[in-house]
Amino acid sequence: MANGARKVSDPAARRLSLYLRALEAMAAEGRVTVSSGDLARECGINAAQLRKDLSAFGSFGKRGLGYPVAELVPRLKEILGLTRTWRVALVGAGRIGQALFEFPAFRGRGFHILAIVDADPAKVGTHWGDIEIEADDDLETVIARESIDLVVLAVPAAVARGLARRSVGAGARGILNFAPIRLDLPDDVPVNHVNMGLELEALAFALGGAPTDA
Amino acid sequence: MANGARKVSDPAARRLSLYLRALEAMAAEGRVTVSSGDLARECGINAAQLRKDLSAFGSFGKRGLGYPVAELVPRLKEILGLTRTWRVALVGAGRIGQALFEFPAFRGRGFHILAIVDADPAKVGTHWGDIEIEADDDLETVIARESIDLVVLAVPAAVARGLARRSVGAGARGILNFAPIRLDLPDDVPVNHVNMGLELEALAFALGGAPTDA
DNA sequence: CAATATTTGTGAACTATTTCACAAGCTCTC
DNA sequence: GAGAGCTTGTGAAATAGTTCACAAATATTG
Repeated sequence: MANGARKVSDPAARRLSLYLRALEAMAAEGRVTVSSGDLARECGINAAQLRKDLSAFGSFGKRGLGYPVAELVPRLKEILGLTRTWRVALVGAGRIGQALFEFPAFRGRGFHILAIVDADPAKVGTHWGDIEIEADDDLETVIARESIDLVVLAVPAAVARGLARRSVGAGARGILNFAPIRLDLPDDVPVNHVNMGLELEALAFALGGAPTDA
Repeated sequence: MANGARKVSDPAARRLSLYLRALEAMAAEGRVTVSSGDLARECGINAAQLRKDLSAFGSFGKRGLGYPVAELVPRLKEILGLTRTWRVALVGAGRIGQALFEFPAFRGRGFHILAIVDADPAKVGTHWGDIEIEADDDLETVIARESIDLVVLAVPAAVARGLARRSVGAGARGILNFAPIRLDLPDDVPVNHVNMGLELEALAFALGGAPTDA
């Protein structure tokens, strides 16, 4: 919501990431052009929708031929904001943070983890790669010092709200939240959720959780 | 989609998990009743929608009073299919699998991890808790032996599709997929995705990725 | 016990998103 | 270079999901 000129819906924005990934794979295989039909099939999406999603940002395809893979990749990156560097802080140095930290595509997309904080005194002072883990008491200092854009919040639900609020207060502009709780921050701070428990429960439900009637 | 008698949309099913979590927190604090307004506010959702979501499964509230917290919790668990045990296999013994494995709420919700497979020969034969990591060559055997319901797929995109297909062939009924790729399995196999990269990119986009015009 | 204040459950209105369907435009072949 | 064959971009239709608004039901108070 922070971007006033935004034209596309939230689900549409997510699909753009999907297209980008598929296109990158195609580019790696040396494919030159791709039709909306082929790309849509690859992404599990309706072709008309794909065309509509892309056309919200311009006219990238050629009729009769399709979309030029090599040109579309950087164009999508630009649209998604992946041509700049995003300064990221990890709040909570648990397994999830570690997984993200070690995930190579992360850096490749311009997301640079510049700071890590944790509540556990035993972790504070230790290093992940070049980065020293700092105390979460110092959260505000760390975020200001590193000019953090994005906070990855991977802490227990009980403390998530407080840390989120402090992060935003100190200058963080967006939050990726792994805690299974609503953060309710100001409306101009985008928050995206990753909730494995919820996805798993949704799966259980899909497999027959719902009784016929109550 | 496996459940024929299903009455609610996919987003609605996800919201049920949200309600459950909030209600459990309230129950823990000893709260007896809650109005749709209060619960909806806690979950960041419209009150009418909450009432509609619940009413799809029955009439749980009392007019003038609200919903009985202690009764609604087990009712929601039943609806979501959390009163039974789900037999889970972890395919890919990396950080993500580890995070799930150590997450206590996991077991508490009836999701029991009974097997772990990995492609790395160095990991095969080692133990996580009581469970010995097995070779992914033996995937079919493992799934059949343990009567696995759900597979948590946390492997590189390049091999995800193949392992998913094999899992389903061997009897898995649903998949929680962490790989950033569409699995395209038969329609009767529900697949839920957890894609941290995509969420992060959506966040970047929300913060100003989109240019005003193409 | 009657009057007032709440709160649910739900049809109807509204909004958002997806899909259809086709004219317009490009490529390729002969 | 003209015709055949694709494929895009997009208005219109269809579908899905959300919110409104209010009658019906219950609790509470004096």
